[in-house]
Parts: sequence; C-alpha cells; structure tokens
Amino acid sequence: LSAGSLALAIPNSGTSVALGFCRNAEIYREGEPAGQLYKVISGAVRTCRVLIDGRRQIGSFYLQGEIFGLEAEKEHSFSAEAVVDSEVLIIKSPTVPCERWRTGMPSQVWALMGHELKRAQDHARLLAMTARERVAGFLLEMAERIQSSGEVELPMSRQDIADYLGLTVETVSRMLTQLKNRAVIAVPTSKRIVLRKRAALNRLVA
Amino acid sequence: LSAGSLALAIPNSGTSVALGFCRNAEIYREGEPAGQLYKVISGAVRTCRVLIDGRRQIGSFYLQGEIFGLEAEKEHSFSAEAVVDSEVLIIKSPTVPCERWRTGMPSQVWALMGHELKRAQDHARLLAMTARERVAGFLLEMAERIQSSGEVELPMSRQDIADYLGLTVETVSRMLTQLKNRAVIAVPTSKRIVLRKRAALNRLVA
DNA sequence: CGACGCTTTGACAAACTTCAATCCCCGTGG
DNA sequence: CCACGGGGATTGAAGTTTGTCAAAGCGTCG
Repeated sequence: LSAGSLALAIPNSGTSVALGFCRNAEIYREGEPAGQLYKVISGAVRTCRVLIDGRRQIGSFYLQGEIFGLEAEKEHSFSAEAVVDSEVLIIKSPTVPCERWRTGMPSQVWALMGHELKRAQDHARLLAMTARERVAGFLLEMAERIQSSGEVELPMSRQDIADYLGLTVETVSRMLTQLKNRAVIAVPTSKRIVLRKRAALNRLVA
Repeated sequence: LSAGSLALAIPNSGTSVALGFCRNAEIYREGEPAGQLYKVISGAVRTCRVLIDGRRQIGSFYLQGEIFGLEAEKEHSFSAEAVVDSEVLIIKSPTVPCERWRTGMPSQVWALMGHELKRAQDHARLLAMTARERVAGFLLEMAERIQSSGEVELPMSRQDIADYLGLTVETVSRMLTQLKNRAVIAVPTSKRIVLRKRAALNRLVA
C-alpha cells in the first residue's frame, strides 16, 4: 500500500542505476521524454514548473523510499529537482508506461498511478483552503508520510513549502508562528516541527 | 486520446444501462464502494465533497461523452451529482479496476486514469493562481472540452464554478464582469460566454 | 569575526470574502 | 397579457486575509 513497497518488485524487471544529485540539481526537465521511474534512496525530490512570470509551482515532494517520474503522457509534465543532496535509483524498466500502454500494465505501476492521482487530488483539496489550513494540512501530510509519531524533519525550505501551497514565504512563516503561539506545534529548529496537538491540526483540515 | 473515444470499447466488455438523473440528483456518494464506470450521454455531472463546516469542493465536471467514476481506491473519494437533468450510461464492466487490479489493465482504462491524473494536476495548477486567472483558466478549460470555437454554454451555476475554483460566488461574478468590461469575453446570457480575446485569456493562465 | 542565505517580523497595500441590497430572468397564475 | 414571486446573478460597502516591500534576526561556514 505504501509507495515504498512498490519498489521491491519493479527494479527486477529491468536494469537500474543509482545516481547522486546535489541540492537543487535537476534530475529531469519538463518536456523531456518520460519513460523511466525514479526511487528516492536518500534525500528528497520536488517536481515543479515555473510560469512565464517567474512564479514557481511545486507539484509534489518525494521522500525517502518514494517513487516518482511516472507520467500520464509521453513527456514529463514537471521538472524534478533534488531538494537536498540525494541519491536516486533510476529504474530503466521495460514495463514502463509509454512503451507498453497498449499491452497491459503490471499491478504495481497501476497502483503507483493511483497514488499519483490521490496525491494530486489531495493537493487540489489543500489549495482550495485558507492559508492556515494549507499549512496545517501540509504538516499532517508530511507527518503521515514519514510515519512520524509527532515530529517532522522537513527537508525543504519555506520557499519550497510556499510554492507547494500557493502562498508566499512570509505567509507560510506567519502561519507557522500562529500555530506555534497557539501551542499546536513547536519549532525547535526551523526545519524541525513537533506536532503538539494533532487533533487541532486535523480539525483545521477536516 | 479524447475521453469520448474511450467509451466505444469499454461497454462491449460488460453490460451497461442508461439511467436518467434530474438536476442535483446523486449518482453515487463519497465512501460507497466503487467498481463501475459512468458515461455522460447528455447533460453534465460534477464530483464533489462537503467539508464539516459546510464548504463544498468540486473535484471535476464531466460533460457530454466524458467518463467518470474511475477511482484509485476501492471506494469513491467524491460524490457524483447531476448538474442539470442528465442521462448517464452505467458501465458494469468486468474489466473495472478493483476487480482486476492484479491481473493487468486494458489500455483504455489506463488512458482514462491518465486523464484523471492530468485533470487533477491541472486543477491544482488553477487553484494556485489568483481569482482572475482561475476564472480565465476555467473558461478556457470548458471551451477546450466542448471543442468550441469561441463560445461556451456553461451548464453549471456560479456557485458550482466557485466551489470548483475555491472562490466565492461573488468573486467569480466580479471576475467575469471584469473580463467583460475589458472586452475579453461577452456574456449574452449568464450561462453563455463568448470568448472574444482568447489570447488575453491564455496570457492570464500561462 | 564577518558574510551570506534563509527565516521571521512589521507596516502597508492589494486581493478576496462577507453581508446586504438590488437586479434579472423565467415560469406561474390572475 | 401582465403582475407576481423565486432563484440565481450582480453590485456595493466594509471587513479580513494575504501579498509586498523593507528591515531585522539567526545560523552556518569560511
């Protein structure tokens, strides 16, 4: 069920290579032909695009163990970049989408597609809320993915979070401060967030 | 490639029934077990969920010829309702997801899943923009789906549009008025929109 | 120590929502 | 045929939220 479990089977059906990317390095670019899958071995990855006027949108974050790079179309619809220094396993699998759309799909890839769909829907749900709710939802999302019992280590910058949530850095910062002042979270260091009252967070995004 | 073309093949692999739903009637409810596909014969359908505080979110609209009801999970993550009096073809296909996740998937269903993913991603993209841009993007999206040369007949109310765009009815109305005053669109009747300067609209969402 | 990058805070401007009133379209009944 | 009524759509004024711009704080690394 978790994205991590998918990875076990897929690499065996093709060849795969591990590569290192340092912070902000580009893994692939929007518009390039798709056809491989990527697994985060360590670090974190973001998928993003920049609009003509310079605004940047982040489609999703991928943490350790998660798989990215699966596309609905033949070309990448986002660029992928390392959020911090990262190791990425590149899965050159003959079972990857574009090559075999017409011949049936292994169940893992189908499940992965389902994950991506759910991710995008949840993202849209977040973006329809207020700033406070978006930030709360983001923290819960990260906590759930890390399987964390109340503490999250965020690999990404405030700017990354802002671009993911469709807000400005300042607003993200202010909302975190608000939640901190209400004792809903604690922020020992800027990238480490302690979820003090998960119920209050859940209430915000319900 | 268009959702419409998918429908030709799928019904043949199972049984199907056409049903009529009048305006606002529920076709299925969030949380119910999924496992069928639905095709809009006439009218229009919206998928939505309501939050605890009463706010409503619309996931997507489905117009004539489009297929909905495909889910990433075993239960419907949205409710589906008729936007206006509609006819819907219910496709009870043995090839539908939940039943055969593990045995491979026909290419049409894969393509459909890809469409849903793209839809959700585009929706998220819209929701990250300003009100003016969201409304412009919405109009372009509808025009593209109808294959219209510059004129759109919107089946849904302003409230529906607002809930889709994460705005209030008033803001949607004001943005339409703005676009009208700038001669970017014309609004002969409240549900009929003429796209006068498509370039200006495209510039807004670029 | 000092410089640089990221984060936070403050003050103000712009965008969006809220609440209330009015308008408009359309169907219904007199 | 026209008056009436009702739901949706628009508009206005005021309030709240979020963005913008500028400055200050904090941490890290040379």
